[in-house]
Amino acid sequence: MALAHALIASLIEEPCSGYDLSKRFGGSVGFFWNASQQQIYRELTKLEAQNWISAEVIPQQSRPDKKLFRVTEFGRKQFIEWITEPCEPTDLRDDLLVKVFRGYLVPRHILREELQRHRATHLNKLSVYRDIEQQYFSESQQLAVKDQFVYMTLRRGLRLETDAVAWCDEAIELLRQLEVDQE
Amino acid sequence: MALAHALIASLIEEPCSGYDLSKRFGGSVGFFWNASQQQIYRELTKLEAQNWISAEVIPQQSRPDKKLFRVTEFGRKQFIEWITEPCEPTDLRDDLLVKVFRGYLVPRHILREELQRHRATHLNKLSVYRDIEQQYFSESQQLAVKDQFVYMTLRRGLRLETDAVAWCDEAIELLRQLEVDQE
DNA sequence: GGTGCCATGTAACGAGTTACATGATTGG
DNA sequence: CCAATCATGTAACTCGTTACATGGCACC
Repeated sequence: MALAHALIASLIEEPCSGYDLSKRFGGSVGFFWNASQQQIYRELTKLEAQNWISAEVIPQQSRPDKKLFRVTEFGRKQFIEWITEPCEPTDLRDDLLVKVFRGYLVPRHILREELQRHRATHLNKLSVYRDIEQQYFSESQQLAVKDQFVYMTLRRGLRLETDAVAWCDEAIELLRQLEVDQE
Repeated sequence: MALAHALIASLIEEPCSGYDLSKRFGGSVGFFWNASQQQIYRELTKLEAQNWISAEVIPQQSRPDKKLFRVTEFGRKQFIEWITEPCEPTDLRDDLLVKVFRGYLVPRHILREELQRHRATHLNKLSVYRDIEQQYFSESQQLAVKDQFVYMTLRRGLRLETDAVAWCDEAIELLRQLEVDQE
């Protein structure tokens, strides 16, 4: 039940609608917990049934009504308890690595191009993270305690993407050498 | 359908039983694609029905009979086609990051201990990977082409774990500072 | 007049997790 | 005698993905 906790993590600081949440999951929490709109709506329904959150219908003119979700006192307790419990590192499931693992079965250039595509994607994410860092976390000494925690997660993202790019470079270089050897 | 491809990736070099596969997934392919025994049996049944693999029953005395699975010519083609198709980087879903994100909601020491636990786990994996590197890939210049591809995936694992440890250190250090400030 | 945004969902399916079930053999 | 290893699976459930459905308003 971890999507549930990711949703609470977001709602706990700022109550909002399912629609808003699904947009938030494009950034912020979404950087380390992915979820589609459909999943979010389904999970919100369940969380409301279990009384972790409560909904208030906000009538709107010239827009569909929205449901504003708030974390209940019970939900808050459950969330804090969940943080307190130990958990195991998520295990890896990476298509690209399976492909590289048996990459000798396809022409070199195919894997090289794929690695370059992935490199570009990671570089892209990296630049997004760097922008966020500059905008919100540039003076890390003066950050509020709360923001220091959030910053730590951003640091993780920065590291992850930096490392992914570096590995792609390694792998691309290896392929380049193998291509040279073939000539 | 990516577990399917991970299974084929393993079977394509060495046919074996479901039981053997589930053990292999504790290492090798398993380092970058996790799967339980139950999942593996289910998927093998499906793959056989789709004719990606074929089974040969090997009668054994003093042990239960086993089914030896081989990748068919059709399966091989499908696998190679899959490698050729582009894919997107897997998106992150990490409990620990959700916990750190709202980590200010619990006493400092709880998160610190959790980070230390995770650090130890990553260090452990790292040492496993290093052993494998020393044993099988120490003279990287003289590796067969095939093994160079496999080595690239090991490099990824080494990097990933190294980076995870480094980030844990960063995060632990931050918490230490916050604890000092509290005094 | 079409695209995109706001805002809600349902339905079907595929993938992953947890628990249970069976049964012989080997080794301490 | 107990635990581990070999070897197979079923069943129930949760989580994640893909596709579909509705409908008004704002902006170009």
